[in-house]
Formats: sequence, C-alpha cells, structure tokens
Amino acid sequence: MPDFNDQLGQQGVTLADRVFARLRQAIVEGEIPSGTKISEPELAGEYGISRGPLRDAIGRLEACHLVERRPNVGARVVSLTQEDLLELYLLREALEGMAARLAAERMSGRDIDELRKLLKQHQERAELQEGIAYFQTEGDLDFHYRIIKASGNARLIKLLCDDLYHLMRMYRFQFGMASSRALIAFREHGHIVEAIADRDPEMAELIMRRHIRSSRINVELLFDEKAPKGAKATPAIRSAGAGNSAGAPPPL
Amino acid sequence: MPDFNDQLGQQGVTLADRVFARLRQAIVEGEIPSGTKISEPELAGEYGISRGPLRDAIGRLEACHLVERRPNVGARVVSLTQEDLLELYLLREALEGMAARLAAERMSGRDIDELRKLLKQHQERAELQEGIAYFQTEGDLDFHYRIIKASGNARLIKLLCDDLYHLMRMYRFQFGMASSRALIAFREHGHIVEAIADRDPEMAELIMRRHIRSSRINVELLFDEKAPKGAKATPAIRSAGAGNSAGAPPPL
DNA sequence: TACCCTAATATTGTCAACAATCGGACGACA
DNA sequence: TGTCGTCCGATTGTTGACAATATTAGGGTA
Repeated sequence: MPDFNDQLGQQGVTLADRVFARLRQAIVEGEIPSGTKISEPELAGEYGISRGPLRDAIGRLEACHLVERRPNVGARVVSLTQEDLLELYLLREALEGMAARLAAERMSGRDIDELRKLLKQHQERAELQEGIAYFQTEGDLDFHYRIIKASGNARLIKLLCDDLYHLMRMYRFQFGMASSRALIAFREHGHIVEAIADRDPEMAELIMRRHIRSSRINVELLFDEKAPKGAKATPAIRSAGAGNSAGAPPPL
Repeated sequence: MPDFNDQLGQQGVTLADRVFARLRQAIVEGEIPSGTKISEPELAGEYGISRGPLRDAIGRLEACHLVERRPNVGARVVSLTQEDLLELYLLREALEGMAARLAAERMSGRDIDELRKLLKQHQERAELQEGIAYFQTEGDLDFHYRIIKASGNARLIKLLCDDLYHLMRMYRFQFGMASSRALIAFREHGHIVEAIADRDPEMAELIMRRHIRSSRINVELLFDEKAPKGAKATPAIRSAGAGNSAGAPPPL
C-alpha cells in the first residue's frame, strides 16, 4: 500500500488541503465518474464548506490535470482517453528511464536491499494468492515509486509522484488493465534492480524504458482488440460504485 | 520572439488569468526578485483588485513552481539554486529527448522546412550582430519550442511549454548564462534537424540528449569556476531593474 | 416544422468583512 | 545575561453577498 503524496492520515492543515485530498481520491477511484460536471454550490453544500476553499481545491485539481476548467462555465472531471493514456506512457518512459539511471548512480546500498525485499514480497504474494491483481495494481506502482524516490531529483520526484501517478491510478481504476503481462513485468523488475545494484546507469535506464514501453504496447494491443477500428474516445467502463450523492460525506 | 504559452496580447478572460500572466512575467523577468515575500494585501492594493482572484493567481504560480507557499504563512518567490537548475536540465534531457524522437516520427515535411528556415535566420543573426546573446537566450528556446510542439504529445507539450520553460527563462534572466557554447550549440541544432529530416528517431533523441547534457555540463563548469567549493545556494546575481514598487502598474 | 431571437435562471467570478493562525516584541524569571 | 512565556499586530484562511456571464426554455416568424 504505497502512500502517494502523503494522502493518508496526515490530513492537510487548511480546509482547502483536506477537500483537495478528498476530491482527488474520489476522482481517482472513480467515485466521481469521468466527465462529471463539478458544481461548486452543490459540492460546497455536501462538504459543508464555503465556495472559497472549494474553488482553491478545484484549482489544484486542475493543476494535476484531474479536472478541466473553462472560464465562466465550470470544471469537469477529465474524460480518460486511450490516446491520452498512451501519451502518459511515453512520458513515463522518458522520466522513469531517467529516474532509473539516477537511481543506479545514487541509490544507497541499504535502499537497494530494501528494494530486493520488496520484490520478494511481491513474488510471495503473487505465488500465494495467484492474484497477479495486487501485483499489477498497487505493487507495481510501489516498485516504480521507490525507484523514482531513489533518483534524488526533487523535481522529477514531485512531477511523477504528485501528478502523473494519480493519473495512472485513475486509469487503472477506470480501465481494467488486467495485464496478462504480470509475470513478465515482475521479471523485468528483477532485471532493473540488478542493473541498479551493478551501478550500471545506462543499463538501468535501458531496461526501465523497455519495461514501460512493453506495458504501453500491451495496452495498445488490448485497445485494438476491444475496438478494432474507431472508438477514438472510450469513456469509463466501470460505473464505479453509484456515487453516494445521497448522504453527505463524513465531516472533514 | 517565441510566444510561450500565449502570454502575449491575448490576455486571459478572467481577472485571475490576467494577474497570473502578469505576475508570472514579473517573476520570470526578475522584476519581483527571488525570495521576495508575496504580500496579498499589498499586491491586491497595487493591482487594484480583491484578494480572491489574487489568491487564485498565486495558486497557479505555485503549480508552476514559481512561488512556494506555506499554510498560514504566505508565498515567496522561489529562490533559484544551482542544484535545482541542474535537476531541471536532467528533466529536459529526458523529456526533450523523447520530444525529438517523436518529432522525427511525426513532424510534417512542411514543418521541417520551417525549422530549417528558423536555423538560417539564427545563423544570419548570429553572424550579423555577432551577438550570440540573442541566439542563446530566446532563439535557442524558440528552436526547442518548435521541436516540442512537433512531438504531437499534448501532455509533453503542456509540461514543457507551460511550466518548465518559464523556469528556464527565469534562470536565464537571473544567472547570466553567457554561453561560450553558442556556436557549438548552433551546430548541434543543425544535426538535430538533420536527424529529424532523416526520420531517424533514435538518432534525433540521442543528439538532443547530448545537446542538453552538454549544456548542463557547461553550466556545471561555470558554477565550479565561480564558486570553487561551497556556495551551495547562490541567489540571484542581477538585481534586475529596481522593481517598480513605487508607481502602480498599468490597469489590467 | 424548423430556425432564430429574447428573456429567465442558474452558475461562475469578484468583492469586502470576519475568524484563525503565525511572527515578533516585550517583559519576567532563572 | 540568557531563555522562556505572553501579548499584540499583521497576515492568511474562510465566509456570505453581489455582479457578470453562459445555458436553457419559450415564443415568434419564415
């Protein structure tokens, strides 16, 4: 259970912080479906707060690319498209490739050991429950998360962990991403750790890039399978839990 | 004269848009020096607006990493450090490398011709006024700008052109970046265009990455020269035009 | 019946006042 | 004299009301 961006427990200090964290979770996990219009008076009423901090929170969501805003019209939750997901993978290929390179240069031996342990846990879990599910959803992100952190590049870390990873999580919640590739991906993770342990930046970057590129191609194939030709903007598949519009959320 | 992010003329629709654009320019160009505290009442008074849209604008500046905010304390203009600049170069190496790769795959023949023309203009200008200055400041950014746009990856474009390039501009305004490397860089630009025209993505990415890496190393050397040992956080060098604190800015 | 123009409605953008929190100055005490 | 505690001032966070804009429903006309 990785804790992206300290969203757990430690709730932000200010009202806008808390409502931002909560809205982000609701959007990422699909509680507020893609394409939904964000009504300021309505949400303010539900959360029992004023429109001021709510607008602040919406602004931050926009900065994360989780909602889109048009002046004098309002904000909508982004609608996920196949095209955008593929663009996201290209970004990750470039950025996480660099992260792996830097990690190979700077990661401490101690952290490398920790990373190895993490992989062992993943293996056990995968063997145990055969539920490649866990591995490919949270476990995979956790692995990547650690390598990014190990890059030591604050800007890279912020970009990947604060923005892009919430988007990736959102895509995983909305599209299934069942991944017939889990075992292969797991082995690739092993190779990446080896390259890092060998202090071979070139190799670490190369393998990480191929790893992410393979994921992208896999996703591309899945899309072509489901929608042989057109289907240029497939919206969310799962309706994701019937939004609790009745019954206000617990107090902040 | 590239027009990063449509900041010219076409002023935003809403008040917050306009004050955001104006503040960003003031910060990037050093009119508001690094490290300055952003006082909401004061600025609101100067611009003749309320604190609401101003706070909105400050929030967007924070999303661009141009100001840093602490709850209940306030916002300050980011203080530029050598370390952060080097991190920025690493990001650019990864991202613009990918942009060059994509451009080689997708750039239209027409746009490639345009790019060649641009280089010719740069050459003439450089020869004419011998003022490598222009080339290395705005011209260089313009060249990179076009390749990024040609990548066709909306997310990549947004990231580089909306956020990172304003930061690069800010560093160029604050630190000199005189660049003894202008001529070499110009030739490298030529090689990049060739690789794109050859539809050789691997090569285009490789050269772009080396190009940016060379810039980074050059900057690193400059820093080591000026501050042989410590000097871990060199603040702005130029005081940049005596900030017009007296005399309110023209109306929005 | 289809299209366009007008007006009502609801939403967003903006403003000014209130409450909560932080930083610094002053003074008391060891 | 140095350190801690307290108070005050100022700034930020939040609120509710006002103004401006976009959407939608309705009626009139070709």
